[in-house]
Amino acid sequence: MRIKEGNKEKDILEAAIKVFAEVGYHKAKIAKIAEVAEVAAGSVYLYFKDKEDILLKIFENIWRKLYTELKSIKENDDISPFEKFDSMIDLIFDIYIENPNLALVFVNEQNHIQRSAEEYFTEYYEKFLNLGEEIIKEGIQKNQISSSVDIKILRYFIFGAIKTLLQHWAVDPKNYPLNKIRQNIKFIIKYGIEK
Amino acid sequence: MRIKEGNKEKDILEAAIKVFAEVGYHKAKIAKIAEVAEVAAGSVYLYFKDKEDILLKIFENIWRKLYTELKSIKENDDISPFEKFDSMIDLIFDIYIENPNLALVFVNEQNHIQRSAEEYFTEYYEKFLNLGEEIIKEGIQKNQISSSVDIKILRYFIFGAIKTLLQHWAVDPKNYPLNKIRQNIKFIIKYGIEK
DNA sequence: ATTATTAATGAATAACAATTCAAAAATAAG
DNA sequence: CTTATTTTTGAATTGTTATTCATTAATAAT
Repeated sequence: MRIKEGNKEKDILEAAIKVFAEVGYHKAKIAKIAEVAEVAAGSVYLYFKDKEDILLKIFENIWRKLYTELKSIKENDDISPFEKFDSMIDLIFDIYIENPNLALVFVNEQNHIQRSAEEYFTEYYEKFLNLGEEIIKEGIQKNQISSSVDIKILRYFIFGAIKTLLQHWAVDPKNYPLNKIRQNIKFIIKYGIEK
Repeated sequence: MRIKEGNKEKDILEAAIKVFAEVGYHKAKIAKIAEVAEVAAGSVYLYFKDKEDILLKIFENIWRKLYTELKSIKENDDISPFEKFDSMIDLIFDIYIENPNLALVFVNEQNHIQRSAEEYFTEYYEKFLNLGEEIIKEGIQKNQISSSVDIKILRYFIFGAIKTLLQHWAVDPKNYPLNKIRQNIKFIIKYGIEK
């Protein structure tokens, strides 16, 4: 019996990240992904059901990772809710620093994937947001975070602000240095802009 | 000589807004748009260069309107920078209330259009953001807004937060009432979440 | 070495949907 | 009423690209 050599599935995923980041999901061609992955076009379909399945798997990996890491942050009893909150923001930025292409796919295609794969997609995404929510609740209980704000709204507020800023950073990295963005986000959310 | 009856261009634009809102730009079919507009598929091409041109015109209309209205807010000397800021947020929410479908297209397809039509698209969009920036600057000068925050970052921060929240409102309007979202956004940006 | 089993290939196919264009319809002018 | 001009139509075309599948290659088992 023959055994698969290498790891074509991984190769294809990585190639897809590169191609999706460059031209966007809709303009990305399977033929190009296969070329970058150094496999035949047909081989893509041995590992993925269809084009959308590739994107789905990419997102699943991201959100599973984010969820897992946020979970360990949350469970750390040595740091305050606000410190946890800061770590959460760092977590998202770390993806960018590690793999800018992955991050580009993350911010640019989230919309599309959420629309077309509603039921299945949401697992780790929802779990991640729920953890974020719990951290905020903890902060309210410990009297560190204002209780005037709706938690469900706050979680999307934060996520949306980050996502859009990262998108602009990707287009114009010089005008929007990542660390400056990160600092500003933390500041605004904590203190607001009123003097 | 024959004269065009009705206003087919407007009919097509409105039909497109409806169809794009329902199924998203990529899955929207010209045939469907034509059907909703009650014209033949071919007629679409008498008024628009291609499918993308329709989306482009929709966005142009939105941003021109936002820009025009923000301009008159900005030039009003009777209200404070913070009141102007509140009005700016109201402005964006008003689109939603007036025409939820238009708003859906606005938040869901902004990405796509910005990618593919870079040079031309940006006119009123940039102008709008620049006006917002000036309002913030005015607030800093009058010592009402903290100067610790980078203005360029702040403008996308606000826009991104609003965009994402509206997207979620669209999916689940009951859990995220528009007025509650609006209030929360204003609060967080002003005061932050620290107690 | 031979056979069996599974992996991989890539040219051919199939499906889809944007766009075109020859013909028809509507209106205006003479 | 006839002709000229412009608009509208929608079936046919075109282009694109995801996906399939018969064939080949690689490895393992005997």
